[in-house]
Amino acid sequence: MIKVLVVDDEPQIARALRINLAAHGYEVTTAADGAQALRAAAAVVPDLVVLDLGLPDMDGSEVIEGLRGWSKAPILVLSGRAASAEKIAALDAGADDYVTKPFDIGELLARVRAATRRSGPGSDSPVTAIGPVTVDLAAREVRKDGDEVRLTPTEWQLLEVLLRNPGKLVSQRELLHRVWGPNYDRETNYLRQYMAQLRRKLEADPARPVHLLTEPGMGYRFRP
Amino acid sequence: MIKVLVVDDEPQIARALRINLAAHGYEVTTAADGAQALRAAAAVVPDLVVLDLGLPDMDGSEVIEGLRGWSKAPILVLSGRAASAEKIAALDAGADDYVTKPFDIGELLARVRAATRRSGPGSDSPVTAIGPVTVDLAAREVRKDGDEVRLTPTEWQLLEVLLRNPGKLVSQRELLHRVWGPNYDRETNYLRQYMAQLRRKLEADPARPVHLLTEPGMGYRFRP
DNA sequence: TTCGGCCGTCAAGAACGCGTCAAAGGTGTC
DNA sequence: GACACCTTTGACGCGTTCTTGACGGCCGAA
Repeated sequence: MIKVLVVDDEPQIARALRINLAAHGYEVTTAADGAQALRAAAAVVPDLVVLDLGLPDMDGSEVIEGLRGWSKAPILVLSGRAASAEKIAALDAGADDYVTKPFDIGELLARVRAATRRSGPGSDSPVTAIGPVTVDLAAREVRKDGDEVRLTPTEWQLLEVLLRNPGKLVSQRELLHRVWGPNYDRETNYLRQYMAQLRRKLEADPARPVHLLTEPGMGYRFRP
Repeated sequence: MIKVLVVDDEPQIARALRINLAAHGYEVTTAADGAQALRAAAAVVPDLVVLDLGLPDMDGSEVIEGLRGWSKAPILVLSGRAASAEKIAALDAGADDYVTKPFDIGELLARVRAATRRSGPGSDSPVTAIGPVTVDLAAREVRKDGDEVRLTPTEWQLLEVLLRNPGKLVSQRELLHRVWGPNYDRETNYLRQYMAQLRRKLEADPARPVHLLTEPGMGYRFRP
């Protein structure tokens, strides 16, 4: 979870930011003045700081420099002042972005995304496990006992539809539409053909499938 | 010297940016449309891109995506449109900052400083090893058994996209988009041509590639 | 029990995609 | 203007994949 520190002395703005950020999956901490902000930053080690200038106790640049002393987390500055000199001062002090109030919350969230995208490029690959087989949909890679298994394009499409609906029954009609196109409704022989192929490549015992199941008369189901 | 690519179709703005950036010690390249921009980016490998939306030939997002395909250089978007939706779209497409025209040149320079500050110190020299070949993407240098290997610009772009997604399959569609532009969808003969060229230059046995693999009907994959 | 529907399997020809070679544009350099 | 280099295009052979048809087994319904 991405940790965000919100620093604002106006309770309603701080609250609005907290709610919006939390709703988008961020872990939010708030601080109402500069001293609190520096303490909180040291405690939670945020991945990003949203900092309102014009705090009661410190100058904005001081807070930025205090943070920059030990943290490289992006700092997104909020301010009521639109003067260029203010922006330049804040940016050169170490801020990464500067947004003037009133601001659009959607835009702010987009800027938060842009800032966190840079610092945390976590290249994760969601891997699905099917018994002794692992399927990496993003990388388009299948491994069975560590060895690479090659799937044809049609096999991939069919497998992908099933894997994206784990546990759910997918009707033959839907499978045909997704893989072959909307004009294919009754070519169930295609499904028989390719499901057999997939089971041969993925199931431990293709004759007795455990994960790629047939629901007679209805469709197919992937059981994790 | 920090290299900046300025993309703007209005000559006076491009000129003003060039002069101001050059005066502050940046090495400036300019481009007047999206296609030029992508070409120039491939040629000079900029450290930062200043991109005006509303180019004559391409949508701004397309240019951003085209750049993001292989470059992590910060993208600073200029635009006359102040609507939040525009900003959000650009930022989510991969832009790092969004400034609305008319803009203060001092502020723009501060934002440029902020953007380059981030990426500057963190830039490493990722050398990828492909069997007997080493590829330095940042320095644009390939060595095979110690000897330098020359790659054409197109070969570089193609290789770079693949190397930036190690182990992952990259669809031919995506390769075409990132190297030739969004209007290329079915020119798979280009890919065949250039993949063969790359294999001839990089693989020990070009007829039996070990690292630059073909996934028939889908795309290509770089295996480290 | 018999019948029809549905599924798994096998085996063909057709169609497609890839690697390769060759050559024609296009661009910048000397 | 000639040259070299890079990019774009076209065409061919070959292996793989897709499509199509047919057969037999299983199961529920008549």
